[in-house]
Amino acid sequence: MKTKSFSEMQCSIARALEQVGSWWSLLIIRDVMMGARRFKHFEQSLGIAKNTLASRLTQLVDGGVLEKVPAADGSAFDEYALTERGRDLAPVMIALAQWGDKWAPHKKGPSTEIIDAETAEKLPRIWPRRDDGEIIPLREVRMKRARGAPRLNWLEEKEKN
Amino acid sequence: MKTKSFSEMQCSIARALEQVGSWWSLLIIRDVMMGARRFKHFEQSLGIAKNTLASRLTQLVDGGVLEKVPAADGSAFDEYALTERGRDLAPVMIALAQWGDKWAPHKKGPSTEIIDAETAEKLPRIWPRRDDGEIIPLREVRMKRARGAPRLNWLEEKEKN
DNA sequence: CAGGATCCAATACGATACTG
DNA sequence: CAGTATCGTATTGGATCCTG
Repeated sequence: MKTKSFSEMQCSIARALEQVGSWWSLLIIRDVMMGARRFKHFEQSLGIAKNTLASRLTQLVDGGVLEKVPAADGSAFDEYALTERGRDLAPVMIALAQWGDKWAPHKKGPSTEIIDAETAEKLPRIWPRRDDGEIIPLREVRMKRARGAPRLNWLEEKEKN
Repeated sequence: MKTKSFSEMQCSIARALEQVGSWWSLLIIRDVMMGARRFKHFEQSLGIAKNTLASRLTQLVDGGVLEKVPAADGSAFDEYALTERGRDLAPVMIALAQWGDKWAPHKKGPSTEIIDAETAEKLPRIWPRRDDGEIIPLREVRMKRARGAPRLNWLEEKEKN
C-alpha cells in the first residue's frame, strides 16, 4: 500500500487502514483476540514467513496496537498483548467475521464464531444503533466528509423494496 | 496478499478480507457509500492510477460487492453501485471510520463522519449488543474457532477462564 | 524459541500512451 | 469519459541460514 498518502488522506478510514498495516496484521490481531500470545502461535496459525511475521509484529507494536509484556509462565521471552487501542478494534473484527460468515462461508461451516459468553450463543450482527439500543436502518445513516463533498443519502434507492 | 491461501483458511475474517481484495477496495467502497458512482469520481477522490482503479473495480464487480448499473442521467456509461453484499459491509466501514476517528485523528479534525440522519448527530460507536440492544462488554464476547477447524494447542489453555 | 540477515520471486502499483 | 495496453519500479512476502 501507499503508506504515506493514506495517512495524509483526510479520511478516518484511510488512516485506520494505514495504522493497521496489512491483511496479515488483521489476522494477527484476530489470533491475539482468540488467545494467541507467542511468536510461534502466530507462526503456526498463519503459516507466515518468520521475517514477515516479525516485521508485522514490530509494526503493530510500534503502532501501539500490540505491546510486549513479560510472559505469564515465566518464559524468557515476552508475549504480545493487545493495547487499549488494539482491543478497541474489536468491532471491526467482529463486523468482518460476521460478514465473512454470511457472505463467504467455508464449505465446512462457519469458522470464526463470535459468541456471547453469557448465553453461549452467536451474537447478533453488529449494527449501527442509537444510544438507547434502537437499530438504525442504513438509509438513516450518512457517511460524509468533514469538508466539501455532498452529503448524499446513503443507499437510498436500494432500500425501498 | 496470498489470495489463494486466505480463501482456504477456515476463518471468516480471512475469507472476508480476501473477498474485499485490498486497501484500495475498501476506499472505493467508502466512496460509493458516500455517493460516488463514476470512474472519474473514484479517480479524483483516490488519486489512484487508472489501471489500478480499473482492476480493483472489476475485482469488486466480480466478487459481487459492486455491480454496474445504467447511468441515472442517461450517460452512455454504466455506473457502479453497491450490491446487497456490498451494502452489508456497512458495519465494517463504520467500525473502521470510528476507530480511525478516535485513534488516528487528522490534525485538521475528523474527516469521515458517521451521522444519524434523524438527529444529525454523530452515531455512537458501533459495538456488540444483544438483541434487546444491551451493550455487551468485550470480556463477555468470545471469538473462537468453530468445531471442525484445526485445533491449536494455545486455544485450550486460554479457554478455561 | 524468537528473531535477524540475505536473497529471490511475485505482484501491486504508478506513469504514460492509446482507443472507442 | 472509461477504460485497455505496456512497461518499469517498489514493495511484500517466502525460503533459507544464522544466532543469542
